[in-house]
Amino acid sequence: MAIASDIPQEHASPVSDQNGSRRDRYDHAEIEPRVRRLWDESGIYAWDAEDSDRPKWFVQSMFPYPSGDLHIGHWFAFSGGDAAARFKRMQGYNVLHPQGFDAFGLPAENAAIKGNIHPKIWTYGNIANMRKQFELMGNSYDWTREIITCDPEYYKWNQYFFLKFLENGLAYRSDGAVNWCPADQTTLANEQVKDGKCERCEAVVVKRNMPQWYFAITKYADEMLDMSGIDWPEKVVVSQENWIGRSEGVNISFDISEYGLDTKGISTFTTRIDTIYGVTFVVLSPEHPLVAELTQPEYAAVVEDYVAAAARESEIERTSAVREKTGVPTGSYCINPLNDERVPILVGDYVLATYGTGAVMGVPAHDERDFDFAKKYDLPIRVVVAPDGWSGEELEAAYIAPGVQVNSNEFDGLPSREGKEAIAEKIERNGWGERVVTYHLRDWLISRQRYWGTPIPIIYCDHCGAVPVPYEDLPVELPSDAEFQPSGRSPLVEHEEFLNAPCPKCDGPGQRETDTMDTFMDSSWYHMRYLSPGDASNPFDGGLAATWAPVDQYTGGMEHAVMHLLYARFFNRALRDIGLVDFSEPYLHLFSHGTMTTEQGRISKRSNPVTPDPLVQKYGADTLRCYLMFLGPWDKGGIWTDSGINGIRRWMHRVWDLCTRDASLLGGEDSRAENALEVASHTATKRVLEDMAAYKYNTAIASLMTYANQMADAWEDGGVSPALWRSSVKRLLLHLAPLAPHIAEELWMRDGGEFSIHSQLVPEWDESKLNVETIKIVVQVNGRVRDTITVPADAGEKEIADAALASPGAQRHTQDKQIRREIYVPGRLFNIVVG
RNA sequence: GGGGGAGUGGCGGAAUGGUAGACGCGCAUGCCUUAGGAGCAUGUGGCUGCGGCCGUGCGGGUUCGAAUCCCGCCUCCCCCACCA
Repeated sequence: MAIASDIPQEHASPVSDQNGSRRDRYDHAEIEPRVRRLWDESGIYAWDAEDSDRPKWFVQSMFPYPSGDLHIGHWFAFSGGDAAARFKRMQGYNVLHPQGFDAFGLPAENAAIKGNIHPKIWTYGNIANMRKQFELMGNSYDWTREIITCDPEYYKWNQYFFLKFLENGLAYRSDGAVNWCPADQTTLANEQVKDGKCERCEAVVVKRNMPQWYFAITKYADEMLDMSGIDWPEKVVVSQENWIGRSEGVNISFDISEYGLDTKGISTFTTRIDTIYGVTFVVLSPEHPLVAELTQPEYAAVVEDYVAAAARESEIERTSAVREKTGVPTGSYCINPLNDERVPILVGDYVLATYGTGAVMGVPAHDERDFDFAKKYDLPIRVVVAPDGWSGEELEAAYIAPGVQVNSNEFDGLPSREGKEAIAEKIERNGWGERVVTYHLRDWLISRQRYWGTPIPIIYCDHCGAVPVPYEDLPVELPSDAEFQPSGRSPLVEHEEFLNAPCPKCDGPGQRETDTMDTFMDSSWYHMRYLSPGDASNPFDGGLAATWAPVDQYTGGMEHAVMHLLYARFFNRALRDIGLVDFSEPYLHLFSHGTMTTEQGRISKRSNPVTPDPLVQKYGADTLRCYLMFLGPWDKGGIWTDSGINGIRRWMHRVWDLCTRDASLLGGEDSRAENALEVASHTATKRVLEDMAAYKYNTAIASLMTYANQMADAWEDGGVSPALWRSSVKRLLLHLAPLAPHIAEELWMRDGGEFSIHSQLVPEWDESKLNVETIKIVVQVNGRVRDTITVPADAGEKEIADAALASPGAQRHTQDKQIRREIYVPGRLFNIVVG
């Protein structure tokens, strides 16, 4: 195909070198766009779903939010992702490597409010800009499969899945306390509250009561704890386990029948039922439904004030662990069924309404929080699990560890571990409670009171209630002429035309649901849509899904360790149970790359833009890509600085120089020089292949630099044949191709290689070619390096021992001493132990 | 409080029981140049009596040999956290 004759002559600036040949200088600005045009025109990155000769590989980088510009963090993420995809392609896989835009979300609306530009226009403008910037990177995406989640053709299927979930009991509407972000004027899922603040805007989140739509993610809590079928980083696995937060315990009921209420008692959850005999009080959360009924008249004023104050407090104040615990008595008592003791009931805001039963049994001797609380309010502290060597003295702090049951009636003397079982057993036998499993994970709240998202396809009818929009009426399109100033209600409420719709059941007057869906809905299944992005009748092609899903390799940042990755795992299970897919996990292998930051912190469009464009202009995309990958291990990230980028640029020039030399100038065929270059070649291949497979791009590049240096030495030496030189050039380029795709392609074609280098297979390495003719052996005396010797590669141990012992360095340190031991590590070192 | 990760030259980082500092940045010297914030070459952990000695956060241990394994500390980063 394209060869050197295609190169415009005006860009070819001949320079002469010390060998007298005339060659062109490396000019990234001319090469990169031209090479990309060749890729585009030939369509080499288009996915061929039909090709089943090659094994399939579905590889995907988390798609970006179209914030306006690709910043250096995007380059860091996508360079590595593209290198992985290109490498797999060159290993002979049929690769699907798509890209798209996660296009719904608040920034578009905020821009609209501020700049008086419609979110849609803002978003699509950004996408157009970012697509251009993406082009500069030269990634091997199949853009024909691009997905934009704010397209009605895409979000139609969000609505479709919502309706399916509803039919299958996986979606429901429920009233209750929800997280409310006062700045963004919308509710948030639990996962989107960090440190009591809105994950997006960092406003302090408050609680509100309102009816909202939920997905039943907790149904899969236990199943999602099993991550044995997927190869994910330990860090992410642990984060998910912690977030799901399974704990086994007992729900036990404390009797309050003396108050004649219509309830069985106060149910409390504990993981430490072995401490039940140490209960000296019970604490209700301020939101607990029994608070009002149990408060005795003389305590009412204080309790009401306390509850009201707690409601005013933000989540961040409520959940601060360092805060002093407070509470007020209700004047009521309840009875511990195990020992019939009557203990006071208090209200305390350290008890969370949303975890367990919203009430806890207070065991100050064996729980730090209860201990603090008891100390403050002078409540009795009774030890029921004795520490080792305890002889009845008062505790200085809560004793949390296991011990021996004391003050526990018939359980006295049992190790607390066994006591736990025995007591639970007794409780269940008597019907006082039961063993339960509790999770930290809450159901996924998906309603948002914002405009720029997928409308929830529900119509409320006075007669029929919440009625699903019929499938044939999808998509429920977002009206383009809504007023989107945030008001705490969805902007769609004001849009009469959207709002009013006949009930699908009775045709009576109805009103549409005006909330939109959490945008994590969009990213929960987008990978499936890549398979058939234009499909108008199905969310994805079942046949393609059967052969191509799940995603083989997924890369993205750690910030999605719980949110996106947990939702996607839930979503896939939901799809499975609806019968749309037959596998459980959406992403088989996951690699979490690190984060590029500046000294000021996270790089983002708003706070800290580092624009790659000028760097690309000056150095070229290949140089920037390699520089980012060379900075350090990909999973570590780091602080951005361009201080070393020149080194990579110099290297690119060096590679250019090496690969454009006239091999026919090489005459000699010295076996020593030939052997050295051959060993260097196979060593380089071994290292690069191993590093690329493990995403160790920094050391892969280092190995390629070493190889280039060795090639330069070989040229200098002059003792290699033209044939070996040319195969070395090819090898270097083939290894470079996934990392610096443009220059590799250009040099490959100039060398007469067939277009495209990216359709070639990576070179192999041969273990037998890793052996040099002579090897260097380190000579140690008592483990200290004293000399090195050079011996033939096939030298025997005896020969090496003699040479080592005779070496000057060894001589100096062994004379007059007794040799006690000799240790030979084949091919590496010889250690002489003297005494 | 729980979990995860890290500590190595002036800097980014290599090395997972076998020559510590690969590779690169920076720096130094030289060459080339009208010039150079360009390019090329060479050198570059510290100390040194040129034999060596010291050196991977600190203190011990195992080993012929430890950045690497074990025990005890210190520091930093990230995630989760009044989860009963």
